[in-house]
Amino acid sequence: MDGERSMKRRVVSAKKSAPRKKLPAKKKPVAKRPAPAKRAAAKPKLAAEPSQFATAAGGPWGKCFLPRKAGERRYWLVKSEPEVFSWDDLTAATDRTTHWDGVRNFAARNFLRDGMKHGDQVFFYHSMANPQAIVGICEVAREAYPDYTAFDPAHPGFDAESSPAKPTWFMVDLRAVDKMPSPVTLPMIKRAKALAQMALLRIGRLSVTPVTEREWRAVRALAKE
DNA sequence: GCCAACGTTGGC
DNA sequence: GCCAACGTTGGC
Repeated sequence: MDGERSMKRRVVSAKKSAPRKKLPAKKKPVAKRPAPAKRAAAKPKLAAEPSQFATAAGGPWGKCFLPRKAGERRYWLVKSEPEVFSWDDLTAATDRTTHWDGVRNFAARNFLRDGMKHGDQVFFYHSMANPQAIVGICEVAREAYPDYTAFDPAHPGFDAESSPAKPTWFMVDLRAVDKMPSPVTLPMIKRAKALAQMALLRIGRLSVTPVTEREWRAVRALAKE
């Protein structure tokens, strides 16, 4: 345990959203939402099962949950804001390894909890950064286990609905393998035809996404240009 | 700073 | 199950 408290996938806490625009007049007025305290106490929805997610998404991403051939290795991408936890932070960590806490999105959690296996290779992407880019490669050093930062009321990742007996959120351990020879920036990724279907570009703003073997090779080739 | 995209909540 | 409100992500 290294005692760090950072959340790799930062939950921006201080920022307040701007007020919503006025709704068109045709929309009927709706009762006010309950007070935050009441909402916080409400039951969360059940998480979608990975198979459901795969079906609903209709894309190729469900494949990352399928059984593997012996020795099959799969590929992933994780995002982190370097101001919160950077590639350099990872390489400076004990054993170049850290627990990847802070994932608080069900789809991302499913990829992390049910998809990631020991030895899988993972791109490390800097978001909210200049440049926004894949900057390194790490690997899954430990498969999913409960994200204990969700149990700590003092931690920004606290979630009262998650308990040690029935954890909602999970983390893996990631170990730095190699820095990219050069950063593969978001514009480079967007320009590359081979990467047009990449989950990074296609599904929401997930902090954990699958990468196909073809995409993996394409990104690595971009770093060598 | 802006805002599109998307997830979640919860009244109905 | 629908959908308005609202919160967050994260590129621009």
